[in-house]
Amino acid sequence: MARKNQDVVESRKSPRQARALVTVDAIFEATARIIEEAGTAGLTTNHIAERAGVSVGSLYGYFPNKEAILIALARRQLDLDRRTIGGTLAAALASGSPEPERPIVRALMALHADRSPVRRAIMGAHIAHGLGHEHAVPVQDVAARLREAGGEALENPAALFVLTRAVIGIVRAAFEERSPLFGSPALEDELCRLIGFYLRPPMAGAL
Amino acid sequence: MARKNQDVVESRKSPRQARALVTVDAIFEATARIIEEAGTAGLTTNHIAERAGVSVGSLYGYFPNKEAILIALARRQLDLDRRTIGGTLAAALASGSPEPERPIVRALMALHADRSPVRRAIMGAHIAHGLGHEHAVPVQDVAARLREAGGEALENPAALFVLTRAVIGIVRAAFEERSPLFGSPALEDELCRLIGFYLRPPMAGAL
Amino acid sequence: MARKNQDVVESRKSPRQARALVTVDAIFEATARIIEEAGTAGLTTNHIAERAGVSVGSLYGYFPNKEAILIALARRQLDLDRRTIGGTLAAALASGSPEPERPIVRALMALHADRSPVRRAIMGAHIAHGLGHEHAVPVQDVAARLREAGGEALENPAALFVLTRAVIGIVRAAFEERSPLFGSPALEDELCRLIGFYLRPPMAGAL
Amino acid sequence: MARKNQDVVESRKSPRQARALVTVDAIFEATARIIEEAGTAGLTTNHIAERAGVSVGSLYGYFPNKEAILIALARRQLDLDRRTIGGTLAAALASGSPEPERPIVRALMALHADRSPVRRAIMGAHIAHGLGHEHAVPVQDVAARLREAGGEALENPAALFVLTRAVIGIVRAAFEERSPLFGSPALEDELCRLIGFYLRPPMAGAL
DNA sequence: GATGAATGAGAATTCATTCAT
DNA sequence: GATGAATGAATTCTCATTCAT
Repeated sequence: MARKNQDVVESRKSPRQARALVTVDAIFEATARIIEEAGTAGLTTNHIAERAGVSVGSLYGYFPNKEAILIALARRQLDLDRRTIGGTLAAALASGSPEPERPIVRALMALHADRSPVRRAIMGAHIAHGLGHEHAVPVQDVAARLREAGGEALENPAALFVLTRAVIGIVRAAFEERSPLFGSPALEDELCRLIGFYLRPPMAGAL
Repeated sequence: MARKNQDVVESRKSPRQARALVTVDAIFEATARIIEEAGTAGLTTNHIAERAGVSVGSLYGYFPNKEAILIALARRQLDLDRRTIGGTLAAALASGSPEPERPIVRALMALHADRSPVRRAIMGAHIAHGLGHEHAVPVQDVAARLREAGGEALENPAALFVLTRAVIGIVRAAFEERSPLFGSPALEDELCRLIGFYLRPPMAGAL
Repeated sequence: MARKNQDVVESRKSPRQARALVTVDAIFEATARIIEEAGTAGLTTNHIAERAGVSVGSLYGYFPNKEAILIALARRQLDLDRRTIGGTLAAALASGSPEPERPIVRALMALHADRSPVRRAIMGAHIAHGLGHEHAVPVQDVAARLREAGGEALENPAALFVLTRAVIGIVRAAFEERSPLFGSPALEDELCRLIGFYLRPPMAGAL
Repeated sequence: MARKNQDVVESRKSPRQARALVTVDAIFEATARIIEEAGTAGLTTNHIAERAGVSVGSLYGYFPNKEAILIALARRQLDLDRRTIGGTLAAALASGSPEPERPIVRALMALHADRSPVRRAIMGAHIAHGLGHEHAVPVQDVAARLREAGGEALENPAALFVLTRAVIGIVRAAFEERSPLFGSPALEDELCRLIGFYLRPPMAGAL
């Protein structure tokens, strides 16, 4: 008999020990590879375990069910996104660049370009489980720092929302639609123009 | 397991006859209702058929497989979106409103608010099948007409892409994240400000 | 994924058609044979289906789960018991035998002796599902008829309960304990003596 | 799957030490509680161990497999039954009661009423392992003592068998069927009447 | 064109048991 | 003696799809 057993969001063992971390990583990597090679359709817990060099039983020791793996993977990726973009922004601000959004846009594109099918699959699962709001975190993080760095225009929550969701919406659309614009300088320029509109509002000087 | 047999994108019978249209509609409605009540997990072809008052066999006379139903449903919705928004725009332009984007934004929000889980599910399937580019069609349509109506700023394809994807990205995010901003005047204002930036660029007056 | 789906007690398709009856019978027979050969441990739905010459899917079309098969089998057996014993009693009464309980006792023993492991297994499942009360039906039936045939001593419900449960308890114990007394004339005599005590109370003559 | 390794009937460590006894008791208690709360379905060795505050490994130090726990529990209960009923009988005989069976019947009912689901489960396992004959021990014990105390009618093994199995059969039926008669004075009276028939045969005086 | 019983590969998940530490 | 992470064979059950009627 087989039943769903638990919450999809929490993992079971707290992977405190080094071995556990290695195992979890192996599971993540196996999952990613299988998606790359066979798509979500070919993704079964037995395959994942086999590929990760673990027994299914162990896999279920770390994750309550298949979906939980996808979600954990999505979160890990989102966290990586956040750190990558955070680092990029820090560097841009440190260098005193007049257009700190440009490296951010590039980093965002790069992150989406990498292992696209995997990203699509895990983010899909993530959204399907009602966790869509976590998607904006990395960009939101950046926006918060930009605001501190002088963008009072972003103090309005609606403006912040619009800017952040516009940016990820555009990048994701370009990536999901496999648009020829994806990664192009033209798109990059336009995105920077949009962001600039929020960071350095044209009216600011006029007022 | 029974094998997939055909293209997911095309339907089988061209539903010329009234009866066929009724059947297809019953299938669509049954699908939507099941998603509302039980989520995508509870969606099986047998349930759909039963609920639609048709035999499974008949269902397979109209759609080559389950996914095709979802995709057809998504397309039907997208087409409805396009017509709704098109009508809204036509009315706005006819009334000579100085801010034709506002009713569009409202219509867009209203469309997303209706039967949200169903929309989420069918659009998810639509994207998963690589049809994400069709998502922008309704907004793209509007943009094209606005351009004709004087927005030369939209002649740049990248600008058009950015504007359209920003708008749907924002609306979708608000809706998927169940944001409290969804439907609020503040968000509406911000969205209009963003669109205004593209339709009536600030530099235009300065030049 | 696999979940329990329904009530254990009801079957799915109402086996109206001849084919369905044949299939259900094949499933019953296969189940019995597997229990005989491999015990309850070897009883899997896949084995049953294979042995019955049906697909697992079909099996699940007739029964919601494995337990339901066992329970249906138990009930079928109980019904057979009832009819067998009823017939035996009718014959005994018709023949004007002064000791109509003796053929009943014999029939009861015979019923238990036949395919013992199967009976043990299905009755076990039956009890485990809280259906133990149905076990007394065949004997209760007999008691009711004996009462009509003159046993006013059985009008007391407690007396009826005690007599019927004593009889099945004894037969079942002999059978479950694999007692050497099972089927012996000595046990038969004692059982008849016990029943006689209820049907023809010793005080009756004294009063 | 891990294989069965040993005899189901014997335990491993002879729990000579106090600590071992405590552990075994904890295991028994955990098992009982889990059955009470979740039924036999929820009974897993891992749960038992966790609940008993022992590691699974330790559990397997005390019992060769899961079934052995159930069987040991059944035997412990049966032994408790025997001692309880024995004590009751001793008291009844000592008091010179003319109807020593009545307190026995009451004690038997009380024993069955306590933790019924647990009793059902462990006795089921006990029977399933072909140990059904041990079930009669407590009552058999009583019968032996009654015989010594003057019941020459019980010298016939078949009569002894019939009486003992009738009694436990009736009590068990009342309890398993959740009969409204269970524990009622009416049933108690009838049971005593039945036993009296064996202990003090009506013909005895006549002869 | 419609029906719906039958199919069966395959998926998720469990859990008794082991054994290195 | 105790621990508990790891094992993995085995089981139940689903459901998209077909096709004989």
